Amino acid sequence: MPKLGMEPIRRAALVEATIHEIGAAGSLDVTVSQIAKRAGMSSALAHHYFGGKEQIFLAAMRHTLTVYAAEVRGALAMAETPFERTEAIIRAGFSQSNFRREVIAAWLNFYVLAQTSSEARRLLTIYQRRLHANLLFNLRQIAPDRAPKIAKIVAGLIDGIYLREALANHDSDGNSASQLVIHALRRELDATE
Amino acid sequence: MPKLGMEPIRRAALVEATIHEIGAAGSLDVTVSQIAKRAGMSSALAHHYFGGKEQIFLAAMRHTLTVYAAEVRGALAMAETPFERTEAIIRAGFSQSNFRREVIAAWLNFYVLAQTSSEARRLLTIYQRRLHANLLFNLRQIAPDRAPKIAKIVAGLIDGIYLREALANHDSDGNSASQLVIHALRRELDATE
DNA sequence: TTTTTTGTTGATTGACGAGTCAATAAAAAA
DNA sequence: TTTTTTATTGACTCGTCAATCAACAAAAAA
Repeated sequence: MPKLGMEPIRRAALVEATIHEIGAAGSLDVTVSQIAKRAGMSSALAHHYFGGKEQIFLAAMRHTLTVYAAEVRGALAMAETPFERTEAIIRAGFSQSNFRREVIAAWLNFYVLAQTSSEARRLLTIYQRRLHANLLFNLRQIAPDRAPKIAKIVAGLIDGIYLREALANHDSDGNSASQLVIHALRRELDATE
Repeated sequence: MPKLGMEPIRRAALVEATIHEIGAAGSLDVTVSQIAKRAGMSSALAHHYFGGKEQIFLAAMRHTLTVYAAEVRGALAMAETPFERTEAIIRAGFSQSNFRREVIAAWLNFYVLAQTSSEARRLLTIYQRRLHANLLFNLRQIAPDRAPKIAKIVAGLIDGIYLREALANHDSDGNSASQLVIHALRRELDATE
C-alpha cells in the first residue's frame, strides 16, 4: 500500500508524537517505539526517516521553536508603537499555549539537552538571540542608550518568571506574569538617568 | 572488613558521586553502577542503603539545596543593612560555585524532575519559598508596600539570568549577572510611587 | 560462646530498548 | 515489461541496567 510522498507526513506525525510523549513522560525518557506507536507506524520506520533518537528529539525542538517564533510574529504584527511591540513580545512568552504540559516539558528538557548536544545548544542560542534582538530593536526606539541593559533584564525576566510559573503548584497565570514583567519594564523606562 | 558506622559515610560518598556523575553526563541518565563505582562500592550496596535510583537522586538534590542554603546564610551574616542583605542574596545565587558544571546540571535536571516527582517538586517549592521569604523580609524594611512585587521580580531575575548564564557559550560571569539584577533592584527602589 | 546486627559483594534475573536487516509491495521510470 | 525507487514492517541482535538474593565476614550483644 505504499503511497508516495509519505516522508513529510510521517516526519510531521513523528514530531507531533514526540512532543506528546515527552510531555506525558516529562522527560526524554521515551522510547522510539512509544513515539512510533503514537504516530501510527513501526519503530523501524521512525529510524528509517530520522536515523536515530536524538535526531527525532531535535526535530521536535526545532518545531517547538518554530511555533513559538510564529506566535511572536503574529503578536508583533498587531502592535503599533515600539512599546506595544515590546509588550507583545512579553505577552507571547506567557501565552496559554506556552503553558501546555508538552511545551513546558519540551523547554525544560531542551535546557538539559543543551548542556551536551551542540545542536540543541545552537538552537537555544538562536532562540536567545532572536528574543534579545527583538527586544533591542524596539527598545532602541524608546531609550537608545539604555536599550541593551533593559533588553537583558526583560529577557531574563521572561525566562525566569516562566520557569517559576511553569513549575508552580497552582495553575499558571500568564496574565499576571506578563504584568509583572511589563511593570519592571516601565520602571526601567521611567527612570531618567 | 566491616567497620561499623559506615552508613553515613557510604551515603555521603554516594551523594557526592551522584552529583559528579550527573554533572559529567549532563542528565539523570546515569546508572547506579557508575555512581557506586565512583563512590568505591558495589551497586548492590548503593541499593542497600538507598533503596532505589530515584531516592539517590533526591538525596543528591537535597544536598545541593543544603549547600546553597548554607552559602546564602554565610553571605547574609556579613551584611548589615536590609539593602546589603538583599544584595548578598543576589550575589550568592551567582557565586562561582553555582556555575560549576555539576551544580548547573543538578539544577536543570531538578527542574525536569519536578514535573513528575512530587518529592522533587516539594524540594523545589522549598527553595522558591525560602528565596522569596528572604527577599521579602529584607525588602519590607525598605519599601513595605512594594516589597512583594519587588521580591517576585528579583527572584524571577535570579532564576532567569542564571539559566541564561549557565547555558551561555562564553564562560559564565557571575559578577556582571549580579550587577544586572542589582541594577533592576535599584530601579524598583528608586521609583517613588 | 552463640546469636544478632551491620557491612558487603558476585552472580543472576528479568525486562527493556536502540538500531539493523531481510523481505514484501506498490508506484514510477526505463 | 523490467528495473529502480520509495514505503513499510516483523523479527532479531546486542547490549544495558535496575533490582534481588544468597552468602560471607566481622563486630557487638546476649
